Amino acid sequence: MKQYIDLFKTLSDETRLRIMVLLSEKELCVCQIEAALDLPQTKVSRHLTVLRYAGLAKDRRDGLWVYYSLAEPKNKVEENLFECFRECLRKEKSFRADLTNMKKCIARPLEVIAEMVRKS
Amino acid sequence: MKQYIDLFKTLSDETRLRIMVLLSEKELCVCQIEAALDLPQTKVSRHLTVLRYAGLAKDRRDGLWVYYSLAEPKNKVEENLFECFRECLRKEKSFRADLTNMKKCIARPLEVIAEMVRKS
DNA sequence: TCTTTATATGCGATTACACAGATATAATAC
DNA sequence: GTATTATATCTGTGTAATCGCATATAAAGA
Repeated sequence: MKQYIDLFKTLSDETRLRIMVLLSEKELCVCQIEAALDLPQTKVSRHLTVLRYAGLAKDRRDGLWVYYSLAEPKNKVEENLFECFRECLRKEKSFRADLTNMKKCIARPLEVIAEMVRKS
Repeated sequence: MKQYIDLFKTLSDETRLRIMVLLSEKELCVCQIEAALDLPQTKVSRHLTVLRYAGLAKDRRDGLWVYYSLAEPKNKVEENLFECFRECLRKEKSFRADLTNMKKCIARPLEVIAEMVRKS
């Protein structure tokens, strides 16, 4: 039972839910997430850690850059929810805006994105 | 977006999740829920209020007794989750125990159940 | 009306969480 | 080695959620 409570608790935060919808579109670098959501680095990093700890996201390092993506669903509930992120949530106006912004951001090279978020 | 955050927040509590799984089996009177979960009256009542306020459960009064049941799902995500409650969660050991206990409890008349929980 | 009974709510204490800001870590380049 | 850069973590603080306990409400019966 605890696994499900933790699952819902993890998803019941605005930042984390926004990140999950982004990741359900594609793998992203931390600085890309910061830029897409216009959130400070510590905040994004902390919530990514929570998602990783909950087994909802996984990370992969490539030099200085760390990429996050959705983890494999651990049960039917997660499987269903992941599908909801892809099929339902993304149609929501606010999530749609995040996705649009994300696509605009990732058109630029990582170095440019990183410098942008560093200055803001 | 807020509707989904609230949805997950509502489900991220042990008592509420246990109640939701019970209600996904059948409509239940408050005292039946207290008996099935072996929880104090105020605790059950307060969480039922939260579920009702979140639009996940609805109530129906019949004299002194108040019955709760699942509300109509308001969107695809809720629809999916309600199905998970019926199909997946109930197979979990701990939820299974709740359901078994619930069935044992509701075999007795409401008056007997109410007196039992009153004395405990 | 007064009592009983089932359920709901108000209140204070405790606990859990998110936050900002500062700092630490890890990888790269020099 | 040092400097730089991307990301992670620590620390203190405010806020929100849960709890138990006491009390209030609503319906029914005497």
